[in-house]
Amino acid sequence: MPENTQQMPLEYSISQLSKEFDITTRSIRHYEDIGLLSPARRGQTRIYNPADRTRLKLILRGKRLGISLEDSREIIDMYEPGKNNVEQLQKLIDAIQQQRIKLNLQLDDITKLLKDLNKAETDCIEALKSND
Amino acid sequence: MPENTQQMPLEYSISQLSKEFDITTRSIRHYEDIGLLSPARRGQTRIYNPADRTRLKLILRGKRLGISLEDSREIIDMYEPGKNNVEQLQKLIDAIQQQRIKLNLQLDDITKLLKDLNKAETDCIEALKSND
DNA sequence: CAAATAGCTTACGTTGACGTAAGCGTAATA
DNA sequence: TATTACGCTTACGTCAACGTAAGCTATTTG
Repeated sequence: MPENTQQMPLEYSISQLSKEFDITTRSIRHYEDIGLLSPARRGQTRIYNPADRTRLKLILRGKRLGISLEDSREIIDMYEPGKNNVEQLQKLIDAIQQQRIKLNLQLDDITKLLKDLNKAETDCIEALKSND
Repeated sequence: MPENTQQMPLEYSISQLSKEFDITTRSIRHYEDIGLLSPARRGQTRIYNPADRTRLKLILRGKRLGISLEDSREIIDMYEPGKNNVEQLQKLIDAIQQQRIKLNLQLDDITKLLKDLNKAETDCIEALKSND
């Protein structure tokens, strides 16, 4: 019995990823150009592993939040604390604090915008009612 | 008795706004160039009223959320439902729905990122502890 | 086996969101 | 009254984040 309990692919082609995340292959290559991804190669062809895929996911999440690719690099690198000397780690913690502050501000903005949208909507509905 | 109960200025100069929001006057003029603001003029000089200021605030809030100026225009216009025919209003409500969906996705992204940051931080702190 | 499909590199083009410089007018101030 | 501060317009420059085109393999498919 082969027990084919394989849920997740172990590797991905560039076009697989581009389809999955609905972006162009050009974008993915661009992220590599600026050092955000560094997939393995089979000959010339790029081979992405699950970790690469995760990095891409993080990049795109950052994009949705209006984070620049450059800043995304910093954030993503926080998850992989390579060199663990005290100074480095302290810098990381500080950076994390900074990010947290920014995100909380953004959270604030969003709740405000959502409130505004609610009001705009009820205004619309009111206007529709009084329109017959 | 003059009763000077004036809390908020009735008008603002471009540099006042630029200082208040910590942006350049160039940016403010740029927003006007693309039709996001249209302040009154006294001679050549731009005079901004509280409504203009509010629009500017909304633009900047949008920016913090990674919303393009073009999209911001749409959103902002939602708050000023000028032409109240049924079709227009329905379109507005639809647009509001769309925005709400986007914002909720963004909210999701943020909470995920915050979680990640928390984990990254505790990892850091752990690493620091085991480092002596 | 021709042609479609997927991948690659190199390189110039484009778009959004301003930056920056030049050159000018007006008003307050030392 | 000179210069500093603020305002204006016009216009070219810049940077990030890709788009797009050209020209080249390698493989799969009708």
